[in-house]
Amino acid sequence: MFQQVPPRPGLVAGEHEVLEFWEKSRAFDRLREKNAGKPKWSFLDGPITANGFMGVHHAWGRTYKDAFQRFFAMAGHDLRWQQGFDCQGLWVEVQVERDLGFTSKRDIEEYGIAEFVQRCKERVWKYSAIQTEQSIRLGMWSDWPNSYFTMSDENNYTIWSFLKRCHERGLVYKDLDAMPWCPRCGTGISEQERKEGYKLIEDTAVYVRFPLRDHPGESLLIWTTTPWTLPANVAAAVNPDLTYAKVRAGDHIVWVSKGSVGKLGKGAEILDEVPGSGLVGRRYDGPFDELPAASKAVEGHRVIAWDEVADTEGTGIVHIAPGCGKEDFDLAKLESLPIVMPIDESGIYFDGFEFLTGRKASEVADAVIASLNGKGLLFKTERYKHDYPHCWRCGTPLLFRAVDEWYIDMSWRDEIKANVRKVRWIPEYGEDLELDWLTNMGDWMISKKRYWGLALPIYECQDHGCSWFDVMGGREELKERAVEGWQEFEGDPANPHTPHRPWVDKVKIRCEKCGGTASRILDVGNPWLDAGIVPYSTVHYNADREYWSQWVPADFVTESFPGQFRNWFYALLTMSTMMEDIPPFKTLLGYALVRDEKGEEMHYSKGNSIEFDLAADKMSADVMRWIYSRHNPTQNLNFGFGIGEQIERKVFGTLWNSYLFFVNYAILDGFDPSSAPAVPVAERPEIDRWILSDLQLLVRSANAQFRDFLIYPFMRKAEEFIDQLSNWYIRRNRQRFWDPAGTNVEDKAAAYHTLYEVLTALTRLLAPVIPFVTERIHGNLRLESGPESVHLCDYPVAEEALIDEKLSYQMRVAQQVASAARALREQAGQRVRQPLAELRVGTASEEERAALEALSSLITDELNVKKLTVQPSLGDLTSFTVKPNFRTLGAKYGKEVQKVAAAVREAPAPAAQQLAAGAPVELGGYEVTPEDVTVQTVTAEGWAVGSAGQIQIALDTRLSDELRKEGLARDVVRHIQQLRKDSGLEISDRIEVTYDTDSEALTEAIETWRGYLMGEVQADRLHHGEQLDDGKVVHVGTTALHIRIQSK
RNA sequence: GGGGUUAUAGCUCAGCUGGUUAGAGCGCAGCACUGAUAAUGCUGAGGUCCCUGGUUCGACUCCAGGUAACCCCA
Repeated sequence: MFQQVPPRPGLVAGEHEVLEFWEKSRAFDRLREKNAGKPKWSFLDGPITANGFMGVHHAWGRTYKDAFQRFFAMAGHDLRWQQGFDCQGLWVEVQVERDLGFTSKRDIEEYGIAEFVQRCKERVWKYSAIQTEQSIRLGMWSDWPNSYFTMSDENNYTIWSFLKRCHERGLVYKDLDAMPWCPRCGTGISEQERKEGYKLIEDTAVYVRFPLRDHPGESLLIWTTTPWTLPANVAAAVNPDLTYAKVRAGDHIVWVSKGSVGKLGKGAEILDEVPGSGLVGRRYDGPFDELPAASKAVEGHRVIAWDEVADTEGTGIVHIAPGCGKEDFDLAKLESLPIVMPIDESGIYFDGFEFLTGRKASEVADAVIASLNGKGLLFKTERYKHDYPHCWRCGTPLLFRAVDEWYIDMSWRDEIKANVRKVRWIPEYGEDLELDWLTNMGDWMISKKRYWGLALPIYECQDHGCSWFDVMGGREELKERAVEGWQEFEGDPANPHTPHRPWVDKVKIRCEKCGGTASRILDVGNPWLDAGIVPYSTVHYNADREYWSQWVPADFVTESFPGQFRNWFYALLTMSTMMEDIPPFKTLLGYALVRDEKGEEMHYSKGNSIEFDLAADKMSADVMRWIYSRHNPTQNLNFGFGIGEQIERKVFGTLWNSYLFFVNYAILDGFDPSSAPAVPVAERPEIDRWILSDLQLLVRSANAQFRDFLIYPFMRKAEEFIDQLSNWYIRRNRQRFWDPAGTNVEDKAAAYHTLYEVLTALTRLLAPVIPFVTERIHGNLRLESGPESVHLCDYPVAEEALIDEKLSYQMRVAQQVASAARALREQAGQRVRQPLAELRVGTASEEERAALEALSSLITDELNVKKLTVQPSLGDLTSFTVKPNFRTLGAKYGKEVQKVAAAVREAPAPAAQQLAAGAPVELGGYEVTPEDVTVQTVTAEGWAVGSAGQIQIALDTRLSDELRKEGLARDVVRHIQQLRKDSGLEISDRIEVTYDTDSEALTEAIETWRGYLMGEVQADRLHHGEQLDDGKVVHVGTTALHIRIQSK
């Protein structure tokens, strides 16, 4: 019936077998066929960036995704089973450039955009294939051939339609923005990227005079480390709250902050002091007003207020060049200042800067200084060390540029917020984070001056002075309106070009304002547009609206929380609000970050990151999945091989051993679940009904928690259950399975059926989380008539009739008493193998009494005592102290509780005795019942006493000769069993035992218990022999025993 | 500056709707159990449950204020 099971689970090897089995048996396809047409459950996968190998952090999310999908499939739902890849964006470009050895946009242009874009596509294909393999290794089930790619035509054109809707509402616009810029790569650098590239460098810093127009002879003195920005000077900023000083320094009279006077050298003399606010509005002459390109700033040069100005660096007066700095640019907007933009993409001065024109900004410091010196404006120079941002890719110092970018006006944010509120956020604070982001975010910058990405469908008129533009809503519209370049864009009609650069750039349309020709802006789109449109593009919104409406809003999405509020979640909600004004999903589960075992961030450079493949092959996918699933998603997860070993040992080892135990004995006994006589649950012993009841409680928890999308409490309960199954149910019932004499066939059948039912149900219950090992166990335990794969089974539903809360409670009481009694044995120095006469338990509670009496034999067996006596109190044995139980007293007496408590503590001995005996007493005028107090036993002669909660327990530690002998006999059994084991005997092998000892007591014990002894060790003969030379000497207590066993 | 999260044993974390003896795992020491288990159990040491105030008979838990760390935004 059952196949022999290896003693260790061999998880990793087993997983590879299961993968083959799935492949061969078409298990996944059969699941889809089985569920086709059933109620839908819609999951929307957040695309994984197809730009590298999967990390263990990806595996966390993918475990959730797979576990929930498997659960809802087992629970009888039809699913789409689609997952996707994020394909377009700078991250792919950067890797391709690196592979090709490129360092600048010029390299790409020389290589050819078409070729470059092709390389990007190839990289995506390569890594999406790798990630698919890795996901399969993790056990993820998906319709892999039908995975979506955000670079697909469908995805890109659906974004076009989104942008068209935005444009129809007048929300698309172009504006200048200042950003860090790498002149070598010719691209803007995001804030995030910028943070990665700081380096300490030394520059020439200059002090420059800006002569005040209405105070001849006086100048503002400014300080800057970037002389190249001075030709773009527009204003000078002071802190209105700082004090500024008019200082005579050498031949000049200059204004600086009072705190900077020391920097002017010896002999500086303060002539006057005013607050910064007193300087605001003064006009001055700029340092390069003679340059034609700087002319538009000339009239505007004035002092402005800025409270960020400090005087720890420089002079307390800051040179403002809005075309060359982020803060400067923002100030210019605020103060309506003109903007002078001195340099182009490559960091080279535009026309109109005369001696600077055509030169690189990074190389003109000396020329600028010479010019200033010639004009008498240079006050002094100094060498200055500072942290300066560099390009994280090529190491070039960054410049700041003001650039035209395209935006979506987000003034309609309240519409999005309304949809945010319709979503269930797990954890709940996610909603606040998203709303907070929506409140504070600026307009959405959607353009990037790069090559590989969504071709923004914005067509702008190129004719001089015409600012007309329009947005194309799709391929058809573009085709209709194209006036040239369509053929080139389409290429081979049988295999047309994708809507990517450079081909799409060929198409031109007619300007509806001036009749000229409008071209596509060359920018590509923000990649979050690509991912945000997924609920529309991948669910056939354009092709089949009816189908779409059946699957959207999705029931569930899950992604890592950090970052996604302004990325994927934001894009999803924004785009869906614009498209249909609905939330695209109903429930969102966010999870935190994966850290290393010590809680530190994983980094390749730190050497503490773990590759997915290594983790899967070392600790197994199931163990990984267990680690992820048992974790509270809001907390960062510390992942490593140590925790993996723990889980493998504690959970998988225990589960496997329980399974192994069952199969070993089932084979030995020929137990066949399909033919063995059924034993109705009601007729099985308490312990069977107990484990079945607890199983149903676990089933109930699993269903509730999967549907609530928070499974870690279920996982913890499952761990507890597996422990109880192995270390209580099986341990306590071993004898029932090992019954070679066949004394109680019915009872043995009950035990087999019970354990079989528990193992098969547990297997199905855990299948969504650990699909591999459950598949293997199912494969061996399943009935011929049942599904071949565990994943084709129905998910268990709690059989309420089997739930026996009372029995669960009773078992808990029994376990508590057993545990406390073991502690007493420990204290008394009496090993469990030594039988004791009596365990006496005192409890006033009717429920506890019933529990102990019902499970009496279980307790006496477990504790190896001859008798369990349950009394209302141990009054005749011990004395007591009583303590108040606030839970009941508080409810009864409220404010009076402290007085009652005092009365209880001071209760006289007879009253305590009475309470311990289970009778109410009156203390200090209050009625106190036994439930209101905790009784603690104090002393007893010849007994070890203690308590378990409210229950008093006492263990008789006095040993009679009979007990002593029995204890010795059990020691001997134990030793012989060990010898059997060491000799490699099978459980069923028969033996012959010869022994010898000097101890009369031991001999007597052995002879008294010879029948028992021979039965236990499968001995056909047991006899005394003299001077054994080939046996083994063991020690029973302090006496030596010589034993020889012979196999027959 | 605004928003969010977290704070419990040496470390990593549980702890539902308030109940006076706050738990687990790892680690350390000792003991026990075992013919499924290189498994496991028990015992011991280790805690001002971040601080202050409030509500309450009673606060790790609820409320207010503060501190620190991290994250997001500015």
